[in-house]
Amino acid sequence: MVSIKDVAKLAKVSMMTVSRVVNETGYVSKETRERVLKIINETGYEVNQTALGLRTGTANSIGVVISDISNPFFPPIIKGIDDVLSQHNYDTILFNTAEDIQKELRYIALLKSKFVKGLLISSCISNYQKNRDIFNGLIPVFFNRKPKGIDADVVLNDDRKMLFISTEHLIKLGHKKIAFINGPLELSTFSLRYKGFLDAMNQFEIPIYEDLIINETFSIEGGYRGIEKILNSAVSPDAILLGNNLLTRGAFTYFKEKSINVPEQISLVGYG
Amino acid sequence: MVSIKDVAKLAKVSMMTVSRVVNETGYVSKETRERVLKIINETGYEVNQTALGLRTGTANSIGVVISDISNPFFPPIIKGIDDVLSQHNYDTILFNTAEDIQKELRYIALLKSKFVKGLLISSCISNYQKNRDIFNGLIPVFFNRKPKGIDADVVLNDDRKMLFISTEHLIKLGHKKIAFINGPLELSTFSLRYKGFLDAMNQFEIPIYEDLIINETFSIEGGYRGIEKILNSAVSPDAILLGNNLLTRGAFTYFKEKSINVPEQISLVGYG
DNA sequence: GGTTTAAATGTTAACGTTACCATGTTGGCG
DNA sequence: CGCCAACATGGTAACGTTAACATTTAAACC
Repeated sequence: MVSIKDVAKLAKVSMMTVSRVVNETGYVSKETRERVLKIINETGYEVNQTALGLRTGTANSIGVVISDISNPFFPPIIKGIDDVLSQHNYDTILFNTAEDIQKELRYIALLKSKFVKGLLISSCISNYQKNRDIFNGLIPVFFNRKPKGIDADVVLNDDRKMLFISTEHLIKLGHKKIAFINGPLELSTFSLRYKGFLDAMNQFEIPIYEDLIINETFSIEGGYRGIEKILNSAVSPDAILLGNNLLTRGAFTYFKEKSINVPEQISLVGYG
Repeated sequence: MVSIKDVAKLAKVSMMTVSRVVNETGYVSKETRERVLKIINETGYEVNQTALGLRTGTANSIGVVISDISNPFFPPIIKGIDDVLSQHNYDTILFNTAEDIQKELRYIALLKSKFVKGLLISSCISNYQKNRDIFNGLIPVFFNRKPKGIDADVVLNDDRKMLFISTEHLIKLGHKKIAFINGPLELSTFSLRYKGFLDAMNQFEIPIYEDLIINETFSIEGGYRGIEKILNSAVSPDAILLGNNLLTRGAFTYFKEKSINVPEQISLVGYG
């Protein structure tokens, strides 16, 4: 790997002069600049970003940490982030935790080694109390999910309102026995969705059946299992709410497998 | 940010001793180790990966560069890569070029600064002739697409064969006027798919209509436009092949919009 | 013609880490 | 008791870069 030192030697100038040429700062005579550029071209020299990061303490990149790349919810978001950052000449460095807390902590540590300027994160850690100072200098912005125990900027959907509206919709269609298959309440998204659901049910004075409230892993399999549980319960629902896109897909998988027609045989609202 | 120097000062030892404790190498007495670990815990010290990378010249990460995060083709692949690398204790650092050649080159340069050990890339550059030595020490493995002008390991689908089979399938169903909406032939994937299509058509001696072969941008919009072109052409096809998943989605968008039923009114095979 | 000023280049140190070599300090053995 | 090994710790330099300060050269002014 050719370094600035090599270029300097070949061009018979100091490393600083090469640095000035590369960064277009300070004074460099036309002849020197051309000579240096020629060598740079010949050798294929490029600044070492690691060394640069170490020296200057900053980078032109933003870290993006998401919890599940295979969830179709994320790609459009990533694309949006990437588009905006590109416009501002920032690079996006992406990490997938696959809902693994250890991985998330490791990635944060990796990113903290000052090779990114900031961090966008959809965290799978529901409470940062214990790891409060892990960010230590790196500024996180949480999106999608808001963990407890840490004070930071967040970008969120209004999950509560959205589930209120969804529930209201089913109620206004005349449904009385509404089931809700949701994810684990530790995650802010699911707990807010649950609140929205409860708000609507209470406001319109619709009875809530314990058997029809299921908390499952938020995956296709979880959705499948959730539907199974509900249909095997004592109460049979006339409508089903699903707390996220994967749960919804799981439900559809189930109905397709059992040849149950949606919406003819059952009403279904999927959120996400 | 607390550095090894700070820890050393607080623990009243040299930086080397701290380094030895952290890396569990060499000799450190029990008391010293405990004292150092205590300070590390109190201060929340963590090794700076940038400095480590600079010093040791290697990292425990693999760079993955993909061409379009919003293409649903990629997320499962990324997940697979990530799973395997995780098992081997490697980190996956992901970059999205959004089919932008400049971005691809920049990301490669960024990764080359030795903070990754290797590179998996689905390149949007069809010919690396000009940029042949950009990798310079970093070992790329190309997947999905195989660029020309560079000698490297590749992981590919057998696109030719797959399109042969798809075409054969349509032919055996009795279709005679088969349209093919494909992406740009500069990309290896699309050119191989085209070859597979031609092979099947020729082998079964089915006439090829120029008007029914469309090369479009490989996007939903491209698929939509492609269908439009075909249906407005002189020849009306009885089956349509689509060269990638996005083109297929564009076709479905069109048919849905115009209330054309698939497969009742037209046969369709989408690849990808 | 001497002095200020701008332009051009160089030197040194530091970012945080570890490899390499050096220096103590034990204690066991002949 | 002296010597050698094992253990314990420290000093220095280097990875590639640039900020901050220094120095040299050339032009410009009164």
